[in-house]
Amino acid sequence: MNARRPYKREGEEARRAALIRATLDCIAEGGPQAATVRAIALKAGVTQGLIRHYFATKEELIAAAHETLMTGLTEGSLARLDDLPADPLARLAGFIGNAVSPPVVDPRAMALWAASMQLVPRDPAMRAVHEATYLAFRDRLEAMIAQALRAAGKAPGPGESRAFAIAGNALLDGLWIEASLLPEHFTEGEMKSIAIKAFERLLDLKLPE
Amino acid sequence: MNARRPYKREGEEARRAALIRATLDCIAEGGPQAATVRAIALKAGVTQGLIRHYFATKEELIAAAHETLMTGLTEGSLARLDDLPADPLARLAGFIGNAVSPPVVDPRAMALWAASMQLVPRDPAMRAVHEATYLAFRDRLEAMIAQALRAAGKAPGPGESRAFAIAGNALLDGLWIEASLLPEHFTEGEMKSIAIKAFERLLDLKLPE
DNA sequence: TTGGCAATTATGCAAGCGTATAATTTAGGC
DNA sequence: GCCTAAATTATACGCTTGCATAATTGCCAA
Repeated sequence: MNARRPYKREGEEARRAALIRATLDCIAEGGPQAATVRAIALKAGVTQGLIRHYFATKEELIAAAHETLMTGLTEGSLARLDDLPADPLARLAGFIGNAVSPPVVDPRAMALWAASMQLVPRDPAMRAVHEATYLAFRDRLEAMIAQALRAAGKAPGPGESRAFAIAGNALLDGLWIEASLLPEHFTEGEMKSIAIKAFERLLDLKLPE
Repeated sequence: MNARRPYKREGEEARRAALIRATLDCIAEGGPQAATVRAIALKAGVTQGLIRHYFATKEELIAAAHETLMTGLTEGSLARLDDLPADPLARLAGFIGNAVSPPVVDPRAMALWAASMQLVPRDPAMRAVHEATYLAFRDRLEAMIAQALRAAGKAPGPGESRAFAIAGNALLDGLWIEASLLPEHFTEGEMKSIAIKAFERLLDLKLPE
Protein backbone atom coordinates (compact mmCIF):
# COMPACT_ATOMS: atom_id res chain seq x y z
CA MET A 1 0.00 0.00 0.00
CA ASN A 2 1.92 3.03 -1.25
CA ALA A 3 1.41 6.03 0.95
CA ARG A 4 -0.04 9.09 -0.69
CA ARG A 5 2.54 11.79 -1.34
CA PRO A 6 2.73 14.20 1.61
CA TYR A 7 2.37 17.87 0.89
CA LYS A 8 2.35 21.30 2.43
CA ARG A 9 -0.37 23.85 2.12
CA GLU A 10 0.78 27.13 0.63
CA GLY A 11 -0.87 30.48 0.37
CA GLU A 12 -2.72 31.12 -2.84
CA GLU A 13 -0.32 33.85 -3.93
CA ALA A 14 2.76 31.72 -3.40
CA ARG A 15 1.33 28.77 -5.30
CA ARG A 16 0.21 30.86 -8.22
CA ALA A 17 3.62 32.50 -8.39
CA ALA A 18 5.36 29.12 -8.25
CA LEU A 19 3.20 27.75 -11.05
CA ILE A 20 3.86 30.81 -13.18
CA ARG A 21 7.60 30.57 -12.55
CA ALA A 22 7.56 26.88 -13.49
CA THR A 23 5.64 27.71 -16.66
CA LEU A 24 8.18 30.31 -17.73
CA ASP A 25 11.02 27.90 -16.97
CA CYS A 26 9.45 25.23 -19.15
CA ILE A 27 8.89 27.63 -22.04
CA ALA A 28 12.39 29.04 -21.77
CA GLU A 29 13.95 25.59 -21.79
CA GLY A 30 11.93 23.84 -24.45
CA GLY A 31 9.56 26.30 -26.07
CA PRO A 32 5.78 26.48 -25.65
CA GLN A 33 5.25 22.90 -26.75
CA ALA A 34 7.32 21.77 -23.76
CA ALA A 35 5.09 23.62 -21.32
CA THR A 36 2.61 20.81 -20.76
CA VAL A 37 0.46 20.65 -17.69
CA ARG A 38 2.41 17.67 -16.42
CA ALA A 39 5.83 19.22 -17.04
CA ILE A 40 4.82 22.44 -15.30
CA ALA A 41 3.45 20.55 -12.29
CA LEU A 42 6.62 18.48 -12.07
CA LYS A 43 8.84 21.57 -12.13
CA ALA A 44 6.68 23.28 -9.54
CA GLY A 45 6.82 20.24 -7.30
CA VAL A 46 3.10 19.56 -7.30
CA THR A 47 0.77 17.20 -9.11
CA GLN A 48 -1.01 18.20 -12.25
CA GLY A 49 -4.44 18.36 -10.72
CA LEU A 50 -3.43 21.33 -8.61
CA ILE A 51 -2.97 23.53 -11.64
CA ARG A 52 -6.64 23.39 -12.41
CA HIS A 53 -7.35 24.40 -8.83
CA TYR A 54 -5.63 27.74 -9.43
CA PHE A 55 -6.20 28.22 -13.13
CA ALA A 56 -9.43 27.17 -14.79
CA THR A 57 -7.60 26.37 -17.99
CA LYS A 58 -4.06 26.07 -19.24
CA GLU A 59 -4.58 29.03 -21.51
CA GLU A 60 -5.31 31.11 -18.44
CA LEU A 61 -2.04 30.04 -16.86
CA ILE A 62 -0.12 30.87 -20.01
CA ALA A 63 -1.69 34.33 -20.14
CA ALA A 64 -0.82 34.95 -16.49
CA ALA A 65 2.77 33.87 -17.17
CA HIS A 66 2.95 36.24 -20.11
CA GLU A 67 1.73 39.14 -18.04
CA THR A 68 4.26 38.36 -15.32
CA LEU A 69 7.04 38.21 -17.88
CA MET A 70 6.17 41.47 -19.58
CA THR A 71 5.64 43.51 -16.44
CA GLY A 72 8.87 42.05 -15.10
CA LEU A 73 10.76 43.24 -18.15
CA THR A 74 9.20 46.69 -17.96
CA GLU A 75 9.93 47.03 -14.29
CA GLY A 76 13.47 45.81 -14.84
CA SER A 77 14.11 48.89 -16.91
CA LEU A 78 12.48 51.17 -14.36
CA ALA A 79 13.80 49.54 -11.20
CA ARG A 80 17.17 51.22 -10.83
CA LEU A 81 15.94 54.64 -11.85
CA ASP A 82 15.56 55.58 -8.21
CA ASP A 83 19.32 55.31 -7.78
CA LEU A 84 19.86 58.00 -10.37
CA PRO A 85 19.72 61.74 -9.84
CA ALA A 86 16.34 63.34 -10.30
CA ASP A 87 17.68 65.34 -13.23
CA PRO A 88 15.43 64.47 -16.20
CA LEU A 89 18.35 64.08 -18.61
CA ALA A 90 20.20 61.68 -16.33
CA ARG A 91 17.00 59.75 -15.71
CA LEU A 92 16.37 59.27 -19.41
CA ALA A 93 19.98 58.25 -20.01
CA GLY A 94 19.83 55.74 -17.18
CA PHE A 95 16.57 54.31 -18.44
CA ILE A 96 18.00 53.84 -21.92
CA GLY A 97 21.15 52.24 -20.57
CA ASN A 98 19.22 49.79 -18.44
CA ALA A 99 17.00 48.75 -21.32
CA VAL A 100 19.94 47.57 -23.45
CA SER A 101 22.10 46.04 -20.71
CA PRO A 102 21.84 42.95 -18.53
CA PRO A 103 19.81 41.88 -16.71
CA VAL A 104 17.11 43.27 -18.98
CA VAL A 105 19.08 41.97 -21.94
CA ASP A 106 18.92 38.21 -21.44
CA PRO A 107 18.63 35.27 -23.87
CA ARG A 108 16.12 33.56 -21.64
CA ALA A 109 13.87 36.58 -21.57
CA MET A 110 14.26 36.89 -25.30
CA ALA A 111 13.10 33.30 -25.87
CA LEU A 112 10.11 33.89 -23.63
CA TRP A 113 9.28 37.13 -25.39
CA ALA A 114 9.40 35.46 -28.80
CA ALA A 115 7.10 32.73 -27.55
CA SER A 116 4.62 35.34 -26.38
CA MET A 117 4.74 37.35 -29.59
CA GLN A 118 3.70 34.26 -31.42
CA LEU A 119 0.49 33.98 -29.44
CA VAL A 120 -0.49 37.65 -29.53
CA PRO A 121 -2.06 37.77 -33.01
CA ARG A 122 -4.55 35.00 -32.34
CA ASP A 123 -5.20 34.90 -28.59
CA PRO A 124 -7.34 37.84 -27.44
CA ALA A 125 -6.18 37.54 -23.83
CA MET A 126 -2.53 37.57 -24.82
CA ARG A 127 -3.17 40.43 -27.14
CA ALA A 128 -4.80 42.48 -24.41
CA VAL A 129 -1.86 41.89 -22.08
CA HIS A 130 0.63 42.81 -24.76
CA GLU A 131 -1.25 45.94 -25.66
CA ALA A 132 -1.43 47.07 -22.05
CA THR A 133 2.22 46.44 -21.24
CA TYR A 134 3.40 47.94 -24.51
CA LEU A 135 1.42 51.12 -23.98
CA ALA A 136 2.49 51.34 -20.34
CA PHE A 137 6.14 51.16 -21.32
CA ARG A 138 5.74 53.61 -24.16
CA ASP A 139 3.85 56.09 -22.00
CA ARG A 140 6.61 56.03 -19.38
CA LEU A 141 9.13 56.65 -22.10
CA GLU A 142 7.07 59.45 -23.59
CA ALA A 143 6.80 61.20 -20.23
CA MET A 144 10.53 60.89 -19.64
CA ILE A 145 11.35 62.21 -23.09
CA ALA A 146 9.02 65.16 -22.64
CA GLN A 147 10.59 66.05 -19.31
CA ALA A 148 14.08 65.76 -20.70
CA LEU A 149 13.20 68.01 -23.62
CA ARG A 150 11.59 70.57 -21.34
CA ALA A 151 14.65 70.52 -19.10
CA ALA A 152 16.72 71.38 -22.15
CA GLY A 153 14.37 74.18 -23.12
CA LYS A 154 13.00 72.36 -26.14
CA ALA A 155 9.40 71.61 -25.28
CA PRO A 156 8.04 69.15 -27.87
CA GLY A 157 5.01 69.90 -30.01
CA PRO A 158 1.80 67.96 -29.38
CA GLY A 159 2.19 65.19 -31.95
CA GLU A 160 5.95 65.29 -31.74
CA SER A 161 6.01 63.75 -28.30
CA ARG A 162 4.05 60.73 -29.44
CA ALA A 163 6.27 60.21 -32.47
CA PHE A 164 9.40 60.39 -30.31
CA ALA A 165 7.98 57.79 -27.96
CA ILE A 166 7.02 55.40 -30.76
CA ALA A 167 10.40 55.70 -32.44
CA GLY A 168 12.29 55.55 -29.16
CA ASN A 169 10.39 52.50 -28.04
CA ALA A 170 11.06 50.79 -31.35
CA LEU A 171 14.73 51.64 -31.09
CA LEU A 172 15.01 50.16 -27.61
CA ASP A 173 13.04 47.07 -28.62
CA GLY A 174 15.24 46.47 -31.63
CA LEU A 175 18.48 46.97 -29.74
CA TRP A 176 17.23 44.72 -26.95
CA ILE A 177 16.46 41.97 -29.44
CA GLU A 178 19.78 42.27 -31.19
CA ALA A 179 21.73 42.29 -27.94
CA SER A 180 19.79 39.34 -26.54
CA LEU A 181 19.90 37.26 -29.69
CA LEU A 182 23.52 37.85 -30.72
CA PRO A 183 25.22 38.95 -27.51
CA GLU A 184 28.76 38.23 -28.66
CA HIS A 185 28.41 40.73 -31.50
CA PHE A 186 28.35 43.65 -29.09
CA THR A 187 30.02 44.59 -25.86
CA GLU A 188 27.74 45.89 -23.15
CA GLY A 189 29.42 49.26 -23.32
CA GLU A 190 28.99 49.45 -27.08
CA MET A 191 25.25 48.81 -26.99
CA LYS A 192 24.77 51.40 -24.27
CA SER A 193 26.82 53.94 -26.15
CA ILE A 194 24.97 53.33 -29.41
CA ALA A 195 21.61 53.66 -27.69
CA ILE A 196 22.51 56.89 -25.89
CA LYS A 197 23.98 58.48 -29.01
CA ALA A 198 21.00 57.47 -31.11
CA PHE A 199 18.64 59.09 -28.61
CA GLU A 200 20.81 62.20 -28.49
CA ARG A 201 20.50 62.63 -32.23
CA LEU A 202 16.85 61.60 -32.30
CA LEU A 203 15.89 64.20 -29.68
CA ASP A 204 18.66 66.72 -30.42
CA LEU A 205 19.77 66.53 -26.80
CA LYS A 206 23.03 66.10 -24.94
CA LEU A 207 22.67 63.20 -22.53
CA PRO A 208 25.08 62.48 -19.68
CA GLU A 209 27.19 59.32 -19.40
CA MET B 1 -19.08 0.82 -50.69
CA ASN B 2 -17.34 4.18 -50.63
CA ALA B 3 -14.86 4.58 -53.42
CA ARG B 4 -11.32 5.36 -52.49
CA ARG B 5 -10.42 9.00 -53.04
CA PRO B 6 -8.97 9.55 -56.51
CA TYR B 7 -5.63 11.30 -56.80
CA LYS B 8 -3.03 12.63 -59.20
CA ARG B 9 0.65 11.81 -59.18
CA GLU B 10 2.90 14.85 -58.79
CA GLY B 11 6.61 15.28 -59.18
CA GLU B 12 8.64 14.96 -56.03
CA GLU B 13 9.73 18.60 -56.06
CA ALA B 14 6.20 19.91 -56.44
CA ARG B 15 4.85 17.75 -53.65
CA ARG B 16 7.62 18.66 -51.25
CA ALA B 17 7.11 22.35 -52.03
CA ALA B 18 3.36 22.04 -51.52
CA LEU B 19 3.83 20.31 -48.19
CA ILE B 20 6.28 22.98 -47.04
CA ARG B 21 3.92 25.75 -48.12
CA ALA B 22 1.07 24.08 -46.27
CA THR B 23 3.25 23.79 -43.18
CA LEU B 24 4.10 27.50 -43.19
CA ASP B 25 0.44 28.36 -43.71
CA CYS B 26 -0.52 26.28 -40.70
CA ILE B 27 2.16 27.87 -38.50
CA ALA B 28 1.19 31.36 -39.61
CA GLU B 29 -2.48 30.76 -38.92
CA GLY B 30 -2.36 28.86 -35.68
CA GLY B 31 1.21 28.74 -34.44
CA PRO B 32 3.50 25.72 -34.38
CA GLN B 33 1.09 23.71 -32.28
CA ALA B 34 -1.47 23.99 -35.07
CA ALA B 35 0.93 22.53 -37.61
CA THR B 36 -0.14 18.93 -37.05
CA VAL B 37 0.45 16.23 -39.61
CA ARG B 38 -3.25 16.01 -40.28
CA ALA B 39 -3.76 19.75 -40.64
CA ILE B 40 -0.81 20.07 -43.00
CA ALA B 41 -2.05 17.19 -45.14
CA LEU B 42 -5.54 18.67 -45.27
CA LYS B 43 -4.24 22.07 -46.35
CA ALA B 44 -2.00 20.46 -48.95
CA GLY B 45 -4.92 18.44 -50.29
CA VAL B 46 -3.44 15.02 -49.57
CA THR B 47 -3.83 12.43 -46.86
CA GLN B 48 -1.55 12.31 -43.89
CA GLY B 49 0.25 9.16 -44.88
CA LEU B 50 1.82 10.92 -47.83
CA ILE B 51 3.83 13.21 -45.61
CA ARG B 52 5.85 10.33 -44.30
CA HIS B 53 6.54 9.32 -47.88
CA TYR B 54 8.44 12.58 -48.46
CA PHE B 55 9.68 13.35 -44.96
CA ALA B 56 10.85 10.59 -42.65
CA THR B 57 9.63 12.53 -39.64
CA LYS B 58 7.61 15.63 -38.89
CA GLU B 59 10.67 17.30 -37.43
CA GLU B 60 12.34 16.94 -40.79
CA LEU B 61 9.42 18.67 -42.49
CA ILE B 62 9.50 21.52 -39.96
CA ALA B 63 13.22 22.01 -40.52
CA ALA B 64 12.73 22.13 -44.27
CA ALA B 65 9.93 24.66 -43.84
CA HIS B 66 12.08 26.91 -41.68
CA GLU B 67 14.91 26.83 -44.15
CA THR B 68 12.52 27.75 -46.95
CA LEU B 69 11.09 30.59 -44.88
CA MET B 70 14.41 32.15 -43.97
CA THR B 71 15.95 31.99 -47.41
CA GLY B 72 12.71 33.34 -48.84
CA LEU B 73 12.71 36.33 -46.48
CA THR B 74 16.35 37.10 -47.25
CA GLU B 75 15.91 36.90 -50.99
CA GLY B 76 12.72 38.92 -50.82
CA SER B 77 14.34 41.84 -49.01
CA LEU B 78 17.40 41.79 -51.25
CA ALA B 79 15.29 41.74 -54.39
CA ARG B 80 13.29 44.78 -53.26
CA LEU B 81 16.49 46.75 -52.94
CA ASP B 82 16.98 46.69 -56.69
CA ASP B 83 13.61 48.32 -57.34
CA LEU B 84 14.57 51.49 -55.47
CA PRO B 85 15.63 54.77 -57.12
CA ALA B 86 19.30 55.42 -57.80
CA ASP B 87 19.59 58.70 -55.88
CA PRO B 88 21.07 57.74 -52.49
CA LEU B 89 18.71 59.89 -50.43
CA ALA B 90 15.57 58.78 -52.24
CA ARG B 91 16.86 55.24 -52.13
CA LEU B 92 17.27 55.29 -48.37
CA ALA B 93 13.90 56.96 -47.88
CA GLY B 94 12.19 54.45 -50.11
CA PHE B 95 13.82 51.57 -48.29
CA ILE B 96 12.74 52.90 -44.91
CA GLY B 97 9.20 53.45 -46.13
CA ASN B 98 8.97 49.95 -47.51
CA ALA B 99 10.23 48.42 -44.29
CA VAL B 100 7.37 49.82 -42.21
CA SER B 101 4.53 49.45 -44.74
CA PRO B 102 2.66 46.55 -46.25
CA PRO B 103 3.47 44.12 -47.68
CA VAL B 104 6.61 43.97 -45.56
CA VAL B 105 4.48 44.75 -42.53
CA ASP B 106 2.33 41.65 -42.39
CA PRO B 107 0.86 39.69 -39.47
CA ARG B 108 1.60 36.41 -41.19
CA ALA B 109 5.27 37.22 -41.67
CA MET B 110 5.41 38.48 -38.10
CA ALA B 111 3.99 35.22 -36.73
CA LEU B 112 6.44 33.16 -38.74
CA TRP B 113 9.32 35.39 -37.70
CA ALA B 114 8.39 35.04 -34.03
CA ALA B 115 8.24 31.29 -34.40
CA SER B 116 11.75 31.30 -35.82
CA MET B 117 13.16 33.66 -33.20
CA GLN B 118 12.00 31.28 -30.59
CA LEU B 119 14.19 28.54 -31.99
CA VAL B 120 17.32 30.64 -32.45
CA PRO B 121 18.65 30.42 -28.89
CA ARG B 122 18.12 26.65 -28.80
CA ASP B 123 18.95 25.44 -32.29
CA PRO B 124 22.49 26.10 -33.62
CA ALA B 125 21.40 25.75 -37.24
CA MET B 126 18.63 28.31 -36.81
CA ARG B 127 21.05 30.57 -35.02
CA ALA B 128 23.54 30.41 -37.90
CA VAL B 129 20.83 31.24 -40.42
CA HIS B 130 19.63 34.15 -38.33
CA GLU B 131 23.13 35.53 -37.84
CA ALA B 132 23.86 35.44 -41.56
CA THR B 133 20.59 37.04 -42.63
CA TYR B 134 20.77 39.68 -39.90
CA LEU B 135 24.29 40.73 -40.84
CA ALA B 136 23.51 40.71 -44.56
CA PHE B 137 20.55 43.02 -43.99
CA ARG B 138 22.47 45.31 -41.68
CA ASP B 139 25.41 45.57 -44.05
CA ARG B 140 23.13 46.62 -46.88
CA LEU B 141 21.58 49.26 -44.65
CA GLU B 142 25.01 50.48 -43.56
CA ALA B 143 26.10 50.91 -47.18
CA MET B 144 22.93 52.83 -48.02
CA ILE B 145 23.32 55.11 -45.02
CA ALA B 146 26.96 55.81 -45.87
CA GLN B 147 26.06 56.68 -49.46
CA ALA B 148 23.23 58.94 -48.35
CA LEU B 149 25.51 60.77 -45.93
CA ARG B 150 28.20 61.17 -48.57
CA ALA B 151 25.62 62.49 -51.02
CA ALA B 152 24.74 65.13 -48.45
CA GLY B 153 28.40 66.00 -47.92
CA LYS B 154 28.54 64.48 -44.44
CA ALA B 155 30.81 61.47 -44.76
CA PRO B 156 30.51 59.40 -41.59
CA GLY B 157 33.49 58.56 -39.38
CA PRO B 158 34.74 54.99 -39.31
CA GLY B 159 32.92 53.70 -36.22
CA GLU B 160 30.01 56.05 -36.80
CA SER B 161 28.79 54.16 -39.82
CA ARG B 162 28.52 50.90 -37.90
CA ALA B 163 26.66 52.57 -35.04
CA PHE B 164 24.21 54.16 -37.47
CA ALA B 165 23.54 50.80 -39.08
CA ILE B 166 22.96 49.04 -35.77
CA ALA B 167 20.64 51.74 -34.50
CA GLY B 168 18.86 52.10 -37.82
CA ASN B 169 18.34 48.39 -38.12
CA ALA B 170 16.99 48.26 -34.57
CA LEU B 171 14.65 51.13 -35.31
CA LEU B 172 13.25 49.44 -38.42
CA ASP B 173 12.89 46.12 -36.63
CA GLY B 174 11.06 47.71 -33.74
CA LEU B 175 8.69 49.71 -35.92
CA TRP B 176 8.03 46.66 -38.09
CA ILE B 177 7.11 44.63 -35.03
CA GLU B 178 4.86 47.32 -33.59
CA ALA B 179 3.10 47.89 -36.89
CA SER B 180 2.61 44.17 -37.47
CA LEU B 181 1.50 43.39 -33.95
CA LEU B 182 -0.82 46.33 -33.25
CA PRO B 183 -1.75 47.56 -36.72
CA GLU B 184 -4.84 49.47 -35.64
CA HIS B 185 -2.73 51.71 -33.38
CA PHE B 186 -1.09 53.34 -36.38
CA THR B 187 -2.08 54.42 -39.82
CA GLU B 188 0.21 53.37 -42.62
CA GLY B 189 1.07 56.98 -43.33
CA GLU B 190 1.86 57.65 -39.68
CA MET B 191 4.35 54.80 -39.40
CA LYS B 192 6.11 55.85 -42.58
CA SER B 193 6.27 59.45 -41.45
CA ILE B 194 7.62 58.51 -38.02
CA ALA B 195 10.27 56.27 -39.54
CA ILE B 196 11.48 58.84 -42.06
CA LYS B 197 11.59 61.64 -39.49
CA ALA B 198 13.42 59.45 -37.00
CA PHE B 199 16.07 58.64 -39.61
CA GLU B 200 16.33 62.30 -40.58
CA ARG B 201 17.13 63.24 -37.01
CA LEU B 202 19.31 60.19 -36.42
CA LEU B 203 21.48 60.95 -39.45
CA ASP B 204 20.97 64.74 -39.51
CA LEU B 205 19.72 64.49 -43.09
CA LYS B 206 16.80 65.81 -45.09
CA LEU B 207 15.08 62.88 -46.77
CA PRO B 208 12.59 63.22 -49.63
CA GLU B 209 8.93 62.14 -49.42
C1' DT C 1 -8.84 17.33 20.66
C1' DT C 2 -11.43 17.16 17.15
C1' DG C 3 -14.44 18.38 13.18
C1' DG C 4 -14.72 20.38 8.98
C1' DC C 5 -13.33 22.49 4.93
C1' DA C 6 -10.24 23.80 1.54
C1' DA C 7 -5.93 22.32 -0.57
C1' DT C 8 -3.83 18.66 -2.68
C1' DT C 9 -3.20 14.07 -4.59
C1' DA C 10 -4.70 10.28 -7.38
C1' DT C 11 -7.08 8.23 -11.07
C1' DG C 12 -9.54 8.13 -15.26
C1' DC C 13 -11.19 9.60 -19.79
C1' DA C 14 -11.82 11.13 -24.42
C1' DA C 15 -9.48 13.40 -28.07
C1' DG C 16 -5.64 14.33 -30.84
C1' DC C 17 -0.99 13.41 -31.75
C1' DG C 18 2.97 11.16 -34.69
C1' DT C 19 4.02 7.03 -36.70
C1' DA C 20 3.69 2.41 -38.83
C1' DT C 21 1.86 -0.56 -42.32
C1' DA C 22 -1.28 -2.66 -45.49
C1' DA C 23 -4.31 -1.91 -49.40
C1' DT C 24 -5.14 0.43 -53.71
C1' DT C 25 -4.56 3.41 -57.57
C1' DT C 26 -1.90 5.90 -61.04
C1' DA C 27 1.26 6.30 -64.92
C1' DG C 28 4.56 4.89 -68.12
C1' DG C 29 7.44 1.19 -70.64
C1' DC C 30 6.94 -2.68 -73.31
C1' DG D 1 -3.50 -3.07 -73.51
C1' DC D 2 -1.30 -5.06 -69.79
C1' DC D 3 2.24 -5.24 -66.01
C1' DT D 4 5.00 -3.38 -62.72
C1' DA D 5 6.92 0.02 -59.55
C1' DA D 6 6.04 3.99 -57.26
C1' DA D 7 2.73 7.24 -55.40
C1' DT D 8 -1.08 7.69 -52.65
C1' DT D 9 -4.90 6.36 -49.68
C1' DA D 10 -6.69 4.01 -45.73
C1' DT D 11 -6.55 2.11 -41.25
C1' DA D 12 -4.77 1.17 -36.89
C1' DC D 13 -1.79 1.53 -32.78
C1' DG D 14 0.39 3.44 -28.77
C1' DC D 15 1.32 7.63 -26.49
C1' DT D 16 0.57 12.21 -24.69
C1' DT D 17 -2.33 15.81 -23.97
C1' DG D 18 -5.81 18.81 -21.33
C1' DC D 19 -9.48 18.25 -18.42
C1' DA D 20 -12.72 16.13 -15.04
C1' DT D 21 -13.70 13.97 -10.73
C1' DA D 22 -13.18 11.17 -6.67
C1' DA D 23 -10.31 10.28 -2.68
C1' DT D 24 -7.33 11.95 0.83
C1' DT D 25 -4.72 15.04 3.66
C1' DG D 26 -3.19 19.19 6.13
C1' DC D 27 -4.56 23.00 8.91
C1' DC D 28 -7.31 26.04 11.67
C1' DA D 29 -11.18 27.22 14.57
C1' DA D 30 -13.82 25.79 18.38
